[in-house]
Amino acid sequence: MTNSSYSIGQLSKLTDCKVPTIRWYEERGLLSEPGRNAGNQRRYNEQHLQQLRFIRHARALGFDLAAIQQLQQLSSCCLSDHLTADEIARQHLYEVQTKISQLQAMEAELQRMIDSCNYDEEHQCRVLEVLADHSLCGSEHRQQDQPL
Amino acid sequence: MTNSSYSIGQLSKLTDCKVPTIRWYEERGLLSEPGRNAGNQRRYNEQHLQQLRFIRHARALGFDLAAIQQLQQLSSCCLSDHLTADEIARQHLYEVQTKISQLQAMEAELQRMIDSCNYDEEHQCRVLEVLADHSLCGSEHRQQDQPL
DNA sequence: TATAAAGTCTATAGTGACTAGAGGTTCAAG
DNA sequence: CTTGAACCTCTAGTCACTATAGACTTTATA
Repeated sequence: MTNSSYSIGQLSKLTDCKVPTIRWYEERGLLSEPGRNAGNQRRYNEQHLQQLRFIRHARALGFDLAAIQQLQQLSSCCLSDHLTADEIARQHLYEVQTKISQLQAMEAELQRMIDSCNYDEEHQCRVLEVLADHSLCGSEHRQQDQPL
Repeated sequence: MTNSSYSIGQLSKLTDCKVPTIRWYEERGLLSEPGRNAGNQRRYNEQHLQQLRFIRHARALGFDLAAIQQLQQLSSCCLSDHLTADEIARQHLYEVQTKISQLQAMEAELQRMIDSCNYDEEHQCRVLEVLADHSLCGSEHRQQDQPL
């Protein structure tokens, strides 16, 4: 059944990807242009389905569209490039790990704020105070970083 | 020295916040409008500095601007509202924790991809294969979620 | 004091990765 | 044959900024 044909709506359901997003991937050159039927509607095949699954999986892992495009170019190429795919993955792993530790610092501080709110008998919530004064922080998060 | 006056550039350096970003916070109503000098340039005081530090700190903790605005309104208000500040922090903690576990799943899979690349003697990198086929995943990350 | 460099002003457009809407066409079911 | 869902293109909006253009002001040096 490799010659099955999907409408954009069917592809959308199969990949958990919204219809305008599919069209947008096509516009950006990530998803190859499908054929059209007599009424100018997109008709996709198995290859498109696999391509879109690749994109969604990579996006779910946090790769941005530029990285995905790189990976796609590698996958249609020679073996030696796979080292580069490895590098892209490594780079991304590093970013993910950085984000995790930043978020863990945030988690600790939020927990601390909430705890100091609850355990205070006079109901003086310190959430706002802590936010107002960075020096009250338990952790060392960098202020200029873009959040999350 | 509570009557010191800062230019936008000085405030920028003191808070690690770029100049256009400061103006943008003002436009959005997060930072109250400063006075102007004879030449129409913004002049900030200690209060503005504290306000901006509050914003940057909350941003660094991952609060979005709407949440920060809520927090600001609470901070200029009565005690009972502090319970709501607590709720906002709790809500945010929950989101942070969710993000952490998602990222940890990504981390595990990226590490697995990279490892299977390295330990393979024939240098057949599995990064691309794993991305192409979700069923090869070790972890259960949801595809429709927006990444990071 | 003159001038040049740095800083500031407003307004507008661009980023990434979509999402939503308008207004029209085509398809599938009854 | 009609109706309504799905599809088409195009445009604009989202968030939290960032960057640019072109004009004006302040500050530092000669």
